[in-house]
Amino acid sequence: MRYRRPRGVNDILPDEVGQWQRAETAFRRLCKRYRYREIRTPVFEQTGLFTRTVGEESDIVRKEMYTFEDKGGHSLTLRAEGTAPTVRAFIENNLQGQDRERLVKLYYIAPIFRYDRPQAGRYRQHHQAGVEAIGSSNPAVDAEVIDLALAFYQEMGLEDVQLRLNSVGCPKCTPAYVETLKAALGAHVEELCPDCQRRYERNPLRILDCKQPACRRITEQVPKLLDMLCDECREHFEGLVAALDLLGIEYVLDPHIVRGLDYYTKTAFEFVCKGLGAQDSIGGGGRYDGLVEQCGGEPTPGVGFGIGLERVLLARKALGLEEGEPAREGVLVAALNDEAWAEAIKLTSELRDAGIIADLDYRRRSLRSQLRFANSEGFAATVILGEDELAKGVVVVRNMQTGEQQQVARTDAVEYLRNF
RNA sequence: GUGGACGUAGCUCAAUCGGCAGAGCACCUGACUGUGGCUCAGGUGGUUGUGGGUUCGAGUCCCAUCGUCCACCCCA
Repeated sequence: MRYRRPRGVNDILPDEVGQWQRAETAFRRLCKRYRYREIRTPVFEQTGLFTRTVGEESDIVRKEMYTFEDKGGHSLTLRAEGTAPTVRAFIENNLQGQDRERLVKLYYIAPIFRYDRPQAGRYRQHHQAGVEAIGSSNPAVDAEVIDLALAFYQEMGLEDVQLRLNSVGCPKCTPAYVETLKAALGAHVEELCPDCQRRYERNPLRILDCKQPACRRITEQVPKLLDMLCDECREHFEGLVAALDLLGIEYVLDPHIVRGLDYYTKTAFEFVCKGLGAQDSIGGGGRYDGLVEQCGGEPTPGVGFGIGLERVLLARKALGLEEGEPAREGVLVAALNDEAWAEAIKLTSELRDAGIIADLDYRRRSLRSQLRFANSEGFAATVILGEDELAKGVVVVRNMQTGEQQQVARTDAVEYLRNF
C-alpha cells in the first residue's frame, strides 16, 4: 500500500523551506519592531470556541470545520481561524493582568484547517501569520495593525497590495441598519440568488458580500452602512481614516466587505493582490470589540489581522520573485583510496566539531565524480585526500568558486577551513 | 457544495484514425588512469494516477475512483 497525502494539504519540501523561513523571519522581525509578542496556542480547541464566536451561520462553521470527538467524548476542532484561540488564551492566562487599560499585543504563525474544495491558493491546511492587539479601542491601533501588515507585504516584495476598508458598525447601529436593509431589499427578494434569499432571513448583512451580478445590481441601490453608523462608530471610523492619512496609507472604501466571521465590529479590511486569479485576498482582519466578553472575559476591545502565507508565496512566484541560488557553503572531504577514506572520516568529524558544515560522498567514487558532487551540491570547498597528501602530511583545499587550490598542513586544516 | 479541463520517465512535454511508449532537461559512466562547471559519446530510468469494461490490440474509446487545476462559492 502506497500512501498519498490527504487532499488539499501540502508537503513543504527542503527546496521550498527557505522561502518559508524567509517569510516567517521577516514577519517575526516586524512584529518585534512593533512590539508584538509571539503566542502559540494548541492546534485544536473545544468546538464551541469556534461555533459561538465565528457564527453558526458562517460557512466556516456550517461546512468547513475539522471537528472530531476524542476518547473522552469531547468535541474538538482543529484551529479554524486564528483570533478566537488567541483571545481564549488571553483570557485564560490573564495576559492583561491588573491594568484594565493595558494594550496586549500578540502575534502568531500557525496552521489553519478548513474543509473546502481545494484550488490553487486554497488548501485544507494553510498557514496564517497574524496579530491581535487586545485592550484598546483607539482607532490608531487599527491603523497600526494595518501598517504592520503592509510593511510585511513590502518586505516580501509585494508592491501592488490594495487595502480595502469598511466599517460594519456595532451592536448599537448594526441592528437598525439590518432593518433598513431588509426593508430596502424586501421588494426584490425574489430577484436575489437562492443563497441570498436564505441570507435575507438569517444573516442579511452577508447579502452585501454576494458577487452574483443580479444581487450586486440590487445591493448597489441600497443604503450603505457606512452612512448609517452610530456616533461612536462614525467617530472611530473617522479616527482610523485620519490615522491612515498620517501614515500615508492609501485605501479604497468597499462597502461590500462584511467578512465571514460574525465577531467583527467597526473596522473591517482586506488586502488584495492582483495576479493571483480568484484567490486574490492575501490577508484580512478587523476589530472585534465584543469578542473577549463573549468568550467569558471582561469587556475588552481588540483588533487584528491574518495573512495567508501560501498566497503571499504564490504572489511572489507570480511576480517572478523566487529565491536565487543559495550561496555556496560547507566542505566536501574527498578521498582517493581506502587509507585516505579513513582519514577523510576523521577530518570530517573534526570539521563538524569545529562548527563547520562538512560531508563525505559515501558512494566512494572517482575524484572526478566527487568534484561533480561537490559542485552540484553547492559546497564552497573540496578537501582532497590522496596518497601524496597522506605521505606529505598535508591536504589540498580546492575553492569550488574559483578553482584555486591550496596545500595546507593536515594539522592546520581545520583552522584554515574555519576561516575559508 | 455546483460546473468544467487535465493526469505519460525525477522535471517539462510528444505519441496521427485504436497499431512497437518517445524527446529535451536532470541523473550515472566515460572521453580526461588525481580535478567540478563547457563540449562530445554511451547508459539508467515507465504497472501511461488507480480499478474495471469494449477490442485481435487501449496512453488513446467507455464507466468508476483518486488527484491536480480553472470558474463559481467561500476565504487567507
